[in-house]
Amino acid sequence: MTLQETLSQKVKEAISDLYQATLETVEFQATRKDFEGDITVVVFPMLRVVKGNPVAIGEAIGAYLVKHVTPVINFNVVKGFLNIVLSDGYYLDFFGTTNNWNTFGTLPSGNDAMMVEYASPNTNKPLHLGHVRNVLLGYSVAQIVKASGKKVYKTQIINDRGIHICKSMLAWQRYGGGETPESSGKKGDKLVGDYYVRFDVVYKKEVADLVAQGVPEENAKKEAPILMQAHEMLLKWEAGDQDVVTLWETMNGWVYQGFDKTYADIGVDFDKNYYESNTYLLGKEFIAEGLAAGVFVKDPDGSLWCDLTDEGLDRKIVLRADGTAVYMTQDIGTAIQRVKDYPDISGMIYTVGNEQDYHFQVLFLILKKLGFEWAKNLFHLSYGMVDLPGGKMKSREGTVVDADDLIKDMTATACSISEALGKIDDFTKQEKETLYKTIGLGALKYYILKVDPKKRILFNPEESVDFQGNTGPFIQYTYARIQSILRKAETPKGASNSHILVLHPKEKEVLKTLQLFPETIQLAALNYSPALIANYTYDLVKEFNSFYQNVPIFAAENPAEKAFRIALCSAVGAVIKTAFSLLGIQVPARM
RNA sequence: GGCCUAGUAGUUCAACUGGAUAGAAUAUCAGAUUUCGGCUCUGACGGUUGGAGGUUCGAAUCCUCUCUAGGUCACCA
Repeated sequence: MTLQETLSQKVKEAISDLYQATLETVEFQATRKDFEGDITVVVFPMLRVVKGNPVAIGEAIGAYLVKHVTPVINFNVVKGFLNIVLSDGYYLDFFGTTNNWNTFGTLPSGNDAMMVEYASPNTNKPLHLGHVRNVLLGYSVAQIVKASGKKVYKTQIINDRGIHICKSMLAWQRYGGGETPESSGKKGDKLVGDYYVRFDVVYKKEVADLVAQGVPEENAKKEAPILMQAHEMLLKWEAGDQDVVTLWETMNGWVYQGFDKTYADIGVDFDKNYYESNTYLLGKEFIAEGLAAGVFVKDPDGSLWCDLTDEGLDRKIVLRADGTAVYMTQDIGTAIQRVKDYPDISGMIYTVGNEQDYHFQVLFLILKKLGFEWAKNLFHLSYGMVDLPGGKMKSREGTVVDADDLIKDMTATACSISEALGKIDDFTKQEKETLYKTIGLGALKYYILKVDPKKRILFNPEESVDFQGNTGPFIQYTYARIQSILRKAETPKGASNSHILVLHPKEKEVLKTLQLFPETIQLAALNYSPALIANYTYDLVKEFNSFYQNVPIFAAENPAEKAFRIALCSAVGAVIKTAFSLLGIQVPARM
């Protein structure tokens, strides 16, 4: 039983003994810094069952707790807040009984499995800053959910078919002159993306020409010859035309090579990929079943709809009049396919931008109507857009922040800062490059993950990302400093004889923060929020730095204190490392 | 227009989901190393939580109205 559970029980007992009343729940909160105490019981809610002065009630409960709960040694009451003071022994006991700090706070994976989807790229252009937020969020949530005791499958859905990829294919056919990633040395996704842009340039020119010839703009946009050709190509693809399919496979292959490189650079991976070209057919099957079961209705023109007006939503199309699939069709198919492939999953998390909030609301509802038990455990991890100072990113207008460029820039910044400090002059070139990437990516990832997913991010490439204050590198620096202490400490002695110690207030604060780690992981998993982990880590590091600055370690008064403080450093280092791994961020031994 | 989301120090973010005097960072200013890494630490300055009502012991948080920004209401994905 945790201390909080014990306290909760004893407070209820106190209310029962002293006032002959029954209390349902006890409300706790961390004691504010300006008051003495370690944990606080809020008295106000009790006034519903106990009539009286909150201060007097607080005093009575406090006295009861001191008498009946060993770790409680003192208390004070301010207004309706009962601040409880815990003994040093309690914290030392917590520290001493934790035997593996490397796994502290995490639980082994159980049988309950979740699937986490992130990335979902189109195959016609490279990944950009928006994808970066998506990928970082999804990967981190997967790590957090896993650490909270669930089994996790990481996946992406690749939008590999449709008019967009035909545009790139057509432009490549016309203007590519046989260019390949090998022949030009270009990254595959960049190469394909260039032809997507090329298509748009030609298309715009054709539209302008038509308008100049007197064709109304709306018609011109539909009738531009190059666009009509792209549509033809799509029809050929759907008909299985050998040449088109071969070209499609080749160019998608280039893109995947490029994506793999970017994912590897960012440091994320997947257990399984899904492709829309494979799942839309399964979707159609279940649409047919749904029609038979009365979940869907057929319009006179042959299109199929789901009527959600009773739920306060609109009618939603699930199959076109010509029988071809829409977005919803294949998403239904993909979801069902996943559960077929991994029967142990009880739920799925979709990391997708908030412009698709409505789509997922409808998707989940339809899956419920189709009678899938797991449909109630689907969650749309919706996140805000990443905007630039000039507004939205638009790939065709060249205002996107490219993912590869971004990583390169962050690494370069980390390099110039590290060079200036000159603490790693003895590193090899290889070691330096690894370190710069660790720091650069650490800054970027922390910067993005520390904000609540729902909020939009304004990304200013000029000011870029901070390296000081509440940042990744600040935390990495603290970790490196801890490692330096541990190297100098030689044989790290255990904290076995720590019971004799009286804690320094700074030590107590650090221990208090350490103790919060397990519940922080659970809370973050429950809320799918890496930001909670980021903020926790920052708190821990701040407490540690304050301790480090104010309490001598090697110059401690006696060997037991010294051993304990070194052990405390080691524990904090281990927790920082674990916490950062949940954010997908690495920590350096030196920097 | 209907629906959804966000609005908190100059700026970037918090606030344990209704609790104490709304906290950090950054910027600005003032301090700290005979000590283990100064990318550190200790302070100061900075707020009508977009606005107006309401609910109650208590509101940044819940309700109503309103303003601002964005998203969404496709036989696009």
